[in-house]
Amino acid sequence: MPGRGPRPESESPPRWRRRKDARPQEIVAAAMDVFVERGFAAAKLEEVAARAGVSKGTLYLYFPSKDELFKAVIRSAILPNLEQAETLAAAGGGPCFPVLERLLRMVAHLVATTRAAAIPRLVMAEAGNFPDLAAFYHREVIRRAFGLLASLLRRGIAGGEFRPVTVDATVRLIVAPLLMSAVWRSSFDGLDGDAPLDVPALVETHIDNLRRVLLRGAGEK
Amino acid sequence: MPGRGPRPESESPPRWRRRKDARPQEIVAAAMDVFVERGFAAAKLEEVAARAGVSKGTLYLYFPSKDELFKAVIRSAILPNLEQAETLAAAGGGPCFPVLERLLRMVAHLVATTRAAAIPRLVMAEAGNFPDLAAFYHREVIRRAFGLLASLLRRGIAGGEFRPVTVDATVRLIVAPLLMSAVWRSSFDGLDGDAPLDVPALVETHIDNLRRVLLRGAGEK
Amino acid sequence: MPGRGPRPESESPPRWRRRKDARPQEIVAAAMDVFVERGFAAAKLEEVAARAGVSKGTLYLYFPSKDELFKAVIRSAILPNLEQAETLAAAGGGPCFPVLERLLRMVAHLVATTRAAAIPRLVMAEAGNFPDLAAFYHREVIRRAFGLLASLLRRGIAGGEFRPVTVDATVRLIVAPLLMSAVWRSSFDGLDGDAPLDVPALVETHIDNLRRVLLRGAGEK
Amino acid sequence: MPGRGPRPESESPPRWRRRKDARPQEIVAAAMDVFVERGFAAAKLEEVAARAGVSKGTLYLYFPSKDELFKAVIRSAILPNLEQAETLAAAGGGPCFPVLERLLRMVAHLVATTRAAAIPRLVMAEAGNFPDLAAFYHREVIRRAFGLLASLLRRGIAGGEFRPVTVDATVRLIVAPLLMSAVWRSSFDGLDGDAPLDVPALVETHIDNLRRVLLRGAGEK
DNA sequence: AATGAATGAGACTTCATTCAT
DNA sequence: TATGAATGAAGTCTCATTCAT
Repeated sequence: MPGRGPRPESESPPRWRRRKDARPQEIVAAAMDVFVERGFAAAKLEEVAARAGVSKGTLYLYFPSKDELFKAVIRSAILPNLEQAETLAAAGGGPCFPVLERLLRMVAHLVATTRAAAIPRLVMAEAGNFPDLAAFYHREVIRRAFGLLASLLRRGIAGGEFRPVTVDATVRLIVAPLLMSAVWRSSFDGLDGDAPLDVPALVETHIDNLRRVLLRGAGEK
Repeated sequence: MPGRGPRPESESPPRWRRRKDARPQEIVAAAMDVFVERGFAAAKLEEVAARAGVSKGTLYLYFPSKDELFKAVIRSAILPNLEQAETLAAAGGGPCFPVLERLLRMVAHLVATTRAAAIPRLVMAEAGNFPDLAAFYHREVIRRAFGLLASLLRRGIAGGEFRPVTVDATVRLIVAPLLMSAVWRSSFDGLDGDAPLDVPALVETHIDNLRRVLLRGAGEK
Repeated sequence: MPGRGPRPESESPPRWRRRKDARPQEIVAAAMDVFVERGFAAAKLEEVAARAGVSKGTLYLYFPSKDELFKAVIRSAILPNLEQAETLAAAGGGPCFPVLERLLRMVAHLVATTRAAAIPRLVMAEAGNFPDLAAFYHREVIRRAFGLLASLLRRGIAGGEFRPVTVDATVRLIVAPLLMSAVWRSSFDGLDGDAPLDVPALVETHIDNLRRVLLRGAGEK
Repeated sequence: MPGRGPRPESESPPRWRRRKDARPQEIVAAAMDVFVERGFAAAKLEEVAARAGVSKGTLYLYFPSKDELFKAVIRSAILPNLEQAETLAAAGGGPCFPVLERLLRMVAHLVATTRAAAIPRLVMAEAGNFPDLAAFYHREVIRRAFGLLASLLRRGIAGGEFRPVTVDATVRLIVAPLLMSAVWRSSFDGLDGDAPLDVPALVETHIDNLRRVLLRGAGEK
């Protein structure tokens, strides 16, 4: 019994042991906050450590460098996105436009409520300094999201639901307002006493516009 | 003779001494390059000085700090924008949509061809670290540009040319694809063997869409 | 079975519990390897622990600090030397030169075959940082070895076997090639494609030379 | 003492520019002291800077890293050696043994009087951590010195002055006492109240011994 | 007796900024 | 006006050492 390792792990915590498996995630969460607030270069590991409630050295037990911690932050923000995308993609048959609507509202919600909305800005800002990370993000998030939308558009066009639009350009035009909103919120929002960006309203208008742009016979009435 | 380094040092001053007024602009130009390539924090004044053909110390004759140099770079990228905006605003009477078209194509050209297209990304990336700069940019560039578009929309609506759209949201939806293009070009473009972003094509599709969205009676035909 | 790691952990204790006395020696052995390979400062306790098959913390159950572990390593390399010395010293009466021969060949064998040959280099390298250790080594190893040789020389001289050489200097001249060989092997050996140092051959020549130098009437034939 | 720049250095020269070309050498000299006293790893650049009378950052104006500074120190100690070697080699015709004598006394003088005598110990101590440096030293110093001695021996043998000794082994046996002396002086000298190593006396005995070993017909009288 | 997660002092290194020339 | 050698604060990263389990 003596030489036993740590973590009985489950039974009644008499003292409340430190949940060690949670450590990396706690650190990533703290790092996300600091990176989002300061940007990569201006983020100090000292502050990350302080917010995670650990010492500076502890960071290096889990991440070999600031770069890798940064990448871990970005990656950790990707998983939810991917799952989100899967969920959306699963919404099978029927008309396409309602799927598009749900999709846009979902992303709008994410943009409006989560702090991970600042991730795209981080990635774009540091793309030049982390080409591999930019490539990773591009491949795993952007391309996938674009592909999803492109499929949806093509299905709608094939089924006669959508007008025969230029798929690639339209995908970008669909995404742009959401991306801009995400970036906006973490850059200019609340400046100068302006009202904060009303993402839901923006998206509803966007959806209305898309209805006119995409649907056959829409717009005339 | 113009872009030459420093110190003619000896021979008879050619009547007009080395245009000392050009110095700051040369420095700002060099700084813009470096900031755009590296981001604020990763930009080294050593490299700025080298590209400007001056010594590090000389930078401090014109700019009191790296921060101020950065701000000068951003501000210097604003002037052309403002003039651009004036020009556009001057396009007086007649139908509004063609004005909008010209405007979008003009910006698209800027985005596609100038390196200043990376400025918005810089500003957004450093907004958290330079709140006053973000505010300045927001006030002097964004608000002005948004105001311009809003006026145009209102005039079009009042004249019966445009449908009664939600002005604020529509302004953002008009701008978003251009902003996204600007950011995109300096972040992801050329990654993974993808074709580079075709900004003109994107803008033409955007204009087509806006025609359906904005113009009364458009779209049914 | 012996060199195994820790933690039999569960099955019936095989009568004699894991020879706990062996632990410190296993650690010292592992530490010797690492110190020899890396030098004191560059040696990491992490690696020592890994090679000893224990955890880092365990080291501190046996040695209060890295310094003390280092000293233990050096001391552990002294014991065999001392025993060696005793053995040599025990080789009593008769002519002295054959004793010297055996002695040199014995040391040469140690230098050529054991990794402890790197100890002198370690001690010399760290003498400045561990004055007490250097003093200890000097007192317990060097002085003793020198004394042994000095006695032998004096006996030989007294018995008319050796010429009346300067004892102190001759002792050093006897030792130097062996010491140099030990250091050489752990520093330059195998560099640049050179053949490795042939210690036995070197010692045989050394013995030949010493025969001419020490023995009365030697050399003329 | 306040925010002043760099050292006016002291008295009168009221303008007297900073001898900037001397800087690197001053730094190397200071670094040699610290490396010799502490060893590579335990040497602190802070202390090097302090002894050189410059700031820490200044070191990096001249040497890109601690490693490179170390290598520069070693290399700087090689030049004199090489020149020394050239001088020795230039000692042309005539009998060989006197040349050998002069050579040994010269090196003995270096060992006894200069602080660079500690360089071999440094190189040997760090050979494992700086293989390229060890190879460099081996190639540029050791091999050259060995070659010089080997030539001398061969010439002496060919001329009938020397007995037909094994050249390689003999070279090492000639060098060993000097190398050991150099190492000794920076490791054990003065320990325990012993008298410091009398290098000249040692070398004279060594020369006497070599006379018996090398010269034809020597020793019998 | 043993573990290994956690610590934090300390080292190297960078770079914006200064100032004598 | 211009230089560039020099500075030193600050940041990243390492690793000997500790301690709750």
